[in-house]
Amino acid sequence: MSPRPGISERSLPIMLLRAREAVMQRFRPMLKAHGLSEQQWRVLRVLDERGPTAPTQLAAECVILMPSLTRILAHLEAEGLIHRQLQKADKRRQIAALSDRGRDLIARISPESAAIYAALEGDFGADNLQDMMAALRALIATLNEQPQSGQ
Amino acid sequence: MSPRPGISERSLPIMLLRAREAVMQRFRPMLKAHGLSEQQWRVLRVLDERGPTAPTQLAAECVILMPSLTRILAHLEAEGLIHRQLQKADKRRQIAALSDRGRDLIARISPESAAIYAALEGDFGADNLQDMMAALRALIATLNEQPQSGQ
DNA sequence: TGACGGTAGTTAACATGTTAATTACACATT
DNA sequence: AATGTGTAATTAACATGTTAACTACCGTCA
Repeated sequence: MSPRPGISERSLPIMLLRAREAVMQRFRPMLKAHGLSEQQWRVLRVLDERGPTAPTQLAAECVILMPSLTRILAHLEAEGLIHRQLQKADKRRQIAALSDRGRDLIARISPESAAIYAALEGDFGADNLQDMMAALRALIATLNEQPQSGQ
Repeated sequence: MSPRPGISERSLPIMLLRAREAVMQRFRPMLKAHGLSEQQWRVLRVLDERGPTAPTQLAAECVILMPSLTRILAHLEAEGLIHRQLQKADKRRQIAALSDRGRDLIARISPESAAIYAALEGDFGADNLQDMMAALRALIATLNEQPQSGQ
């Protein structure tokens, strides 16, 4: 009989955190080599994929809260990786977009990132990975549809 | 044909983060009501389950880095929820343990936590939850066994 | 015993997470 | 135009994440 696992192995939030840590360990050396934080990388990738984007939408896509995003965008802008423009129609809004330097950086990083992800997929199994992604989507959908069951 | 999902839905690390956020949303109101952060709660639960524990082991179980744990333990000690003792045999080491107040707090929180977790299990499905936990364990095991495949 | 390498925990410095408050603006109503 | 309501983004204040440097200590071996 194996002993009962500890809380950190029975708790879904902690297991999700552990899994994320395990995955990110493979990406951190690459990010560090390019001088990017995990969050900065997320922002740049979304900007690369979606084109010019408003901060509010970036925050939702990147799972970053607005106050953090404000600082991250200021940092990226100071580094010359993005630029921002205020909307003429609605002066509250702004649009962030990659600069040429930002695009170059993404172009250099993307192949490395893809290679790491492919290696991960190879190690874990493509089917297992797809199953896990589907399960995560289902979990998120369940929780978003029934926000506070039993409360 | 549905459009190709964005990066934030194709990336395993982001999906793990999203899932964790979705789950934690259900626990945050309860934690806030008791004045605990998510991390403080993790530390207290592990101390409750394992008894007096060294910080290094706490850090591993709670998935908290040592510098963060140092501050968290100092905070919990200042709040009177734990106390610490230096080892006589090896003066580098210390042992953290719940105080009576800490035990009382855990005793009050545990039923609420269990109820939220049970509701979550009911909404997502006990089988689905077990499958996901198993998949997460498998992913973590894979990544820990093959730390840097292809590098 | 004394230099050496390794370990537990802390400190420092900066980035991000988190909640609340605040600013600046848009829009609708009066 | 004046008011109220709501929204996008920022700021503030504090906790935590993250890496590097540092302190104090252990054990070993010359």
